[in-house]
Amino acid sequence: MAARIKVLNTPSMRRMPSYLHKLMLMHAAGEKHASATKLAEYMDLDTIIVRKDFELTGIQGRPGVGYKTDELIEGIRRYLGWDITCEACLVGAGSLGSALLGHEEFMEYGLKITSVFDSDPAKIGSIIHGHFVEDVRKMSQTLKENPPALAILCVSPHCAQMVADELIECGVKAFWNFANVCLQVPPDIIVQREVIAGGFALLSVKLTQRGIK
Amino acid sequence: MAARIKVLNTPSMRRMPSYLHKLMLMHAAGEKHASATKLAEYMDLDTIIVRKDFELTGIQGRPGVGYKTDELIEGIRRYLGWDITCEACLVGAGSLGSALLGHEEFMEYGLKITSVFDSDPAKIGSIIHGHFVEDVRKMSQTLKENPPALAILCVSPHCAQMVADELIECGVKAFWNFANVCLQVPPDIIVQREVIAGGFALLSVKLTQRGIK
DNA sequence: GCAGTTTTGCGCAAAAAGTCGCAAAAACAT
DNA sequence: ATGTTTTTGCGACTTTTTGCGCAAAACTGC
Repeated sequence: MAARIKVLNTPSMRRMPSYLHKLMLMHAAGEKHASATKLAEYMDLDTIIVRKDFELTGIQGRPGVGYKTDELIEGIRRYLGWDITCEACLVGAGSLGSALLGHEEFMEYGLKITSVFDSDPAKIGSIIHGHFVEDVRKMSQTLKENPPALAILCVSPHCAQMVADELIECGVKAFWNFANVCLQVPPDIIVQREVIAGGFALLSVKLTQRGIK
Repeated sequence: MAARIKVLNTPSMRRMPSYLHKLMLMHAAGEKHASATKLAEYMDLDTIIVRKDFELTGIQGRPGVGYKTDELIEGIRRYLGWDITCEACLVGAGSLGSALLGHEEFMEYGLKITSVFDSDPAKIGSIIHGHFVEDVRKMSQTLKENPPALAILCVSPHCAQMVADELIECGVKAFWNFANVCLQVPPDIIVQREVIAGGFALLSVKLTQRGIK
C-alpha cells in the first residue's frame, strides 16, 4: 500500500467509528455483506455520504451485493490508524474518568490505558474497572522512563494546564482533553478537546427552531 | 428582534459554548471588553473564524476595542437558545450519567435536570450530585403528566431503544443520546447522538500522520 | 495633532463537504 | 431469457465553511 490515507475529511473521520461499531456487530452476527443503504438508514444519513465515506477507506464494494463486512472493518480501522495500538495514561479518576475507564469499546479502537493517576487519597491504591490508580504526585517519576504517546485528561479545569505541562515535560505528545479549558501547548503537541456542550448547542438550536421548549 | 437566528452554521454552533465559557470567566474577572484576536489565540483558531462566528450572533464589536463582554454573552446565549430554560430527565445514573449530573456548567446552558431514573436497586432512592434517583419502572407513571422536552440517555446500548420508545410514548420530543447505538425514532423526534470515539478518531489520524504511535 | 497599532466589517476567493445523475454490475423474480 | 430491483462508482455540481485583503474605526504614545 502506497499511502495509508488518501484524503482527510473531518466529518467522515467522525462518522467512521459509528460505521465500525455497527459493522462489528453485524460481523459478529454472521453477516458477510453490508450495504451502504442499510447502514445509512440505520444511522439516519444519506446513502451517498456513507458510500463516499467508504470510498475514503479504499475498500470497494460489489454492485447489487454491498461491501464485505470484514474487509470494510479492516479498511476503516486502517483509515483511522486503529490497527496500531496507542498507549495512553489517564489522569483524573473522577466520575468522567471512571466512565472512560469502564468504556470497554476502547479496545476496539486500539487504545490501551496503561496507567491511571489521581490526587484523591481515597482513590489512590484502589482499582477502578481493572486499572490500578496511582498517586499523581509520582506521575512524572513513573512516566519519565517510558512515557505514553497520549494522555487522557479528566482533571478539573483549574489544574489541567499544570498537569498538561508536567506531562509534556515527561514526553507525552498528544492530549485527549476532557477538561473544560483550552490547553496552551507548543505547536508539536496535538490536542483534541472534547466539548460536551457542543452537542447540546446543536440540540438546543433545533429545539428552539421547532418551537419545542 | 425580527428573527432569532439568521444563519445556521453547524461548526460555528459547536464552537459557541467554548467562547461563551471563556467570556463568562472574563466577565467574572471584570473584563468589560473581549477581542476576537485574544479569544482566537486562546482557542487556537483563526481570528477570522471567531469574527465570523460572532457576526452570526448579530452582536457588533468596536474596532480597536473589541466586543462588549456582556453583550456577546447575551448574544451567544440567544443564538443557541440558551436564554430559554430546557427541562430534561436523565436516564441511567451509571458513571457517565453521574458525571453529567455533576457537570455544574449545565446551568449556564439553560439545561435543568428535573428527574433522574435508574434500574439499579442500589442507586434508587439515593441522591447523586443533588438529584434524587427514581425507579425506572415508575418512569412512565411519573413523567406522563408533565413530560420534559428532552431526555438524556446514559443507559446501556441494549436497552436504549426500549427506554427511548417508552419516553416518546410519554411525550418526550428530543434525546441527547450517549448510548452507543443509533435510535430509530419517528421523524418529529430530534436525536443528538454523542460518539465519544469520534474525537479519538481525529486524534488517532493525526498521531498516525505525524508518525507518533 | 499625528504616526503606529489593534481591531472590526465585509465583499470575494478558495477549500471542504455534501448532493445529483446516471451507468454498470449483480441479484432476484417471473 | 428478460425485466425489475438493489447497489456501487464516479464525474460534475451545489452548498457550506473557511481564509484573504483591505478599508475604516478606535486606541496609545508622543
